[in-house]
Amino acid sequence: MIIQITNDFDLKKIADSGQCFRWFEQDDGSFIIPHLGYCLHMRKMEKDSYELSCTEEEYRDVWSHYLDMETDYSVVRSLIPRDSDPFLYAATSSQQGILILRQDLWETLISFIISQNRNTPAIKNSIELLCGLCGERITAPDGSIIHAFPSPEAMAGLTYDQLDGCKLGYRTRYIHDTAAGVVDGSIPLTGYEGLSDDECMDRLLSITGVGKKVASCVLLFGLHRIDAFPIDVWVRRILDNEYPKGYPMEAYRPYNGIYQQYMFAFYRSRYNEK
DNA sequence: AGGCAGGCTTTTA
DNA sequence: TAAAAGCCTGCC
Repeated sequence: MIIQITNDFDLKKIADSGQCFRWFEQDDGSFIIPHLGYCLHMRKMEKDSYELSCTEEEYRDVWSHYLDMETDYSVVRSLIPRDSDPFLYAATSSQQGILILRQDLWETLISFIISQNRNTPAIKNSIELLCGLCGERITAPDGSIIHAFPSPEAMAGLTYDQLDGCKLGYRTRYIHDTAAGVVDGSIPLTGYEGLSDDECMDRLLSITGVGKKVASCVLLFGLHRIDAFPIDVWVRRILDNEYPKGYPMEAYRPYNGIYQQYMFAFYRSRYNEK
């Protein structure tokens, strides 16, 4: 099917924004995007026009939501005062096209436990090893075989040595115990709907291997709490260098997480150019 | 209570 | 060799 997306959508920027680790870019610039048991092939055609491999029904039921087509990001960007916050204005302008995907909570939790103290290529490597080991094989729209993200049961069923083979390092124990906890019910993945951001945060922090940074990422990317504000080494530098007198967190509610994502991508894109 | 030092696996640049 | 979308433990 063909859809039109008129504004604030850039496949490449989203794939490189650090929120997802399994968008597979193809030689023609299109992307293979697995999500739950589904898999989408998405390709940009002419201006604002995208070719999707799914049916209209699947788009309506799955992908429209996953791709957060309900939110108008141009409105969110427009709330930044150009004169009093030139850095964030430049970030939102140059990184227009980023949005916050509505990813699966379980996948997000495991992915960001794996992410700690590592760079993106290493994170992706571990995740693919894990998916190859125990993720269900699914046929991608182009006929190739890829692996879905493993279920909690599949991951909990791995031996410690199998997990260790995924190059998780000291995180092996965190992943093992988290998967086991989800299977035995001691770590619930449901019931977050009625909770405040702080209550969700407290729940996530009780998981061994989940600190404030990882919990914030899970809040933002796995629960779509778009005011959550992960502070990693890069954002720490931004706050220290660009906002020595303090960052106007209160003024930017309830969109702090979205702005964080623009800033993070902006800062890294500038760094990568140097 | 809250802050800090040191250690942790492996890969990347 | 240092740094990497950090966290845990022990100590004060």
